[in-house]
Amino acid sequence: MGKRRASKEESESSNLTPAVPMNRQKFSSTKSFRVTLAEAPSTIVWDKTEIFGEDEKPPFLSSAIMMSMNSKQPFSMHPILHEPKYTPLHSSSEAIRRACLPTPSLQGNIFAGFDETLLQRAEALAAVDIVAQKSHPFKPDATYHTMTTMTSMTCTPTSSSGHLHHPSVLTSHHHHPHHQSTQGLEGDLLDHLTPGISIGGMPGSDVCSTASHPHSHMSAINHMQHHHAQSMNMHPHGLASHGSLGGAGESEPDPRELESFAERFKQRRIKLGVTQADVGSALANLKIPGVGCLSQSTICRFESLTLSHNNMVALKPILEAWLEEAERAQREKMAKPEIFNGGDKKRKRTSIAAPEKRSLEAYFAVQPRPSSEKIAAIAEKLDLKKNVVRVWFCNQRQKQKRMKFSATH
DNA sequence: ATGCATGAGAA
DNA sequence: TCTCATGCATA
Repeated sequence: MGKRRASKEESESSNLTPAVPMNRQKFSSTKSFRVTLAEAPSTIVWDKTEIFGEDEKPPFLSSAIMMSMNSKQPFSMHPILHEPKYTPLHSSSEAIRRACLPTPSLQGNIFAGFDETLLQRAEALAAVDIVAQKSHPFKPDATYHTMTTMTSMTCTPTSSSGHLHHPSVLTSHHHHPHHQSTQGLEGDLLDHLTPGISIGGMPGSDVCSTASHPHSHMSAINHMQHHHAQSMNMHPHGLASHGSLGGAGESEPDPRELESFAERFKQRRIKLGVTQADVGSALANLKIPGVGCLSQSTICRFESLTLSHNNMVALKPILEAWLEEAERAQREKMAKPEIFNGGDKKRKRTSIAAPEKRSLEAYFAVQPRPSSEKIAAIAEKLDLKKNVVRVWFCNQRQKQKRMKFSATH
């Protein structure tokens, strides 16, 4: 099962392998269990020193403040990672989302012992800023209920097993100067971590024929090994073929091209009358080695350029192939349904309440890569599961790296 | 469209 | 344990 990935660290646009998807099922019936972490204790006392060691000093205030103010644009401020070529992604929606932050009550205590003033201010500013933007009625925290969905779908069997991977990829560069500070911190806090919820997937039925668990992903396309180094890239279009490997990767990473392609793709897709989900499931019909279905999410992200550069590059040839095939089919008037085509537990999706989210963001501004101990401490403070906090940080980091193409051509 | 999650592969 | 690709579930 090799799959993707290449080098690591923060290279901005780095490496990795694109992946190819596999066929997974997207349509499975499941029921969801949802856990709502919504209500958090409103009075959490957050002592910064407890969580972050003393040695960790707050980097930059300003950045903390800024981030708090507008979490969406954190990237730009983050010294370490920014992507030069791409502009930060979302900015508005989240801001809006955050508009609903409740709790003022927390602010005073959370950062006690530390620079609370600062953080406090940051939060206050954030609240102000947000409100100013516009207030939104909806509440951040959702209530989840379990539901059962059964969707029966046909996923084309074609894919079945195959998951091949196809090479693509590259790696990229840069640095990562981070150091993480390791520090000690008082361990006393870490005591109660609640055990994680078991989310695991159990065996389930797969939708698209291949057997797999509900979640197992086998996606991925390539496994190239990389050489990483700094900037390498993938090949442009060659879908499967080049597998050759390694080496070289030349290719054009050209963001401009990707951006325009994504835009054209969307328009043409719409013109064909096909949904993002349809495209994803139809990919399996292309029978490109190693390429199976992709989810609506991925197609959506591709179109909105919210995938990593490498991921965009890897997916482009695949989507391009689909597009051509789909248009060809339509031209022929042959509506090929196939091209368009499109047991069970449901995964639970935790919802982190706004106050907790704000706290997490504040911590993130100070230390994007907290140690395990700190994560545990934070989790305890916020009354969240440690794993939830860990994943949140991972996702937050990933978000920062996401690329968005700016119109900068 | 996006939040939270899983899992492979690499450190 | 992190990163990265990717997806379910949900707004």
